[in-house]
Amino acid sequence: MQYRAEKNKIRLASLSELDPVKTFECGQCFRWNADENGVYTGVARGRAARIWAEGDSVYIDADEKDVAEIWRDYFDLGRDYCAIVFSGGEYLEACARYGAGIRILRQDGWEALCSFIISQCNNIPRIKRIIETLCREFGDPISAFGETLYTFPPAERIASLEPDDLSPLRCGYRASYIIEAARAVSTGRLNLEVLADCDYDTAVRELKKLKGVGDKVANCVALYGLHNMSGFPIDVWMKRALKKHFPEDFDPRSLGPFAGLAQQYIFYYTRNGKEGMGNERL
DNA sequence: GAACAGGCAACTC
DNA sequence: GAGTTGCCTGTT
Repeated sequence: MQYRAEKNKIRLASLSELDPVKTFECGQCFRWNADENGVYTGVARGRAARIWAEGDSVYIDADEKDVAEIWRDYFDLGRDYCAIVFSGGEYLEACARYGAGIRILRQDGWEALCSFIISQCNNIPRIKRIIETLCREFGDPISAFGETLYTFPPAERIASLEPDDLSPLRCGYRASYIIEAARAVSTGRLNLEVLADCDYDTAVRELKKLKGVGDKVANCVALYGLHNMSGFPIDVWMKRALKKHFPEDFDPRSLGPFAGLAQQYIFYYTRNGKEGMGNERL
């Protein structure tokens, strides 16, 4: 085990409000990794933290000031997810029960954009590998918990590169998409801060102007990177679930302004619930 | 070696 | 506008 100074063990939430396993393993993020004790280490907004559950509580080990100023917001703890209920039938209710404790993280827009461009036609272990290499090669090192972690490199830094510079990532044809996206963000041609305040249609339309960003990636970025809760990414798993449990002409909008949370519940249930058992690797 | 993957774009009809 | 194909790389 790594050295572990128990200097900051701060209660963050109850397990029913924030379930670390569900939240980190539901496909929305790629940079939180659990050790053998179920303690997750991650870096976001240039800071490192550890998160774990103990009984009914969830604790965080991080700078105390960061907990108040960064992490509470990152985990979207200002919103009562239990108060968001969907009228979408029994199946959706089962998904919501199963996924209780999932939170939609307030991730950085550029990080989400870059990560989900990488995710296309790719599996999670490889996506994680590519992103970690990207951070190690181009991010800034930070010391935390006795190890060296890396921040996600800013768009400006990636914008100055050429596709060949990304060859250590071995991300193939996605390299040019990443750089193109970085340039759009760093020049302001794509303003993610502005987009975060735009309606869903505008956000998706603008994101899709980028090469390598289609419907799926745009919806992931809207939901996970812009925290637009109307975002409703549909991948092969969602397609399968929708086909089986919803009418042919199902429109995510019918689920209301928090359709994205419903999507997350459905996805997690179909991937990890009894329907998805035995299909660990897609 | 061939087929395929948590997708997209470019091309076809 | 629906359907097909190439794309990098890694895995099966």
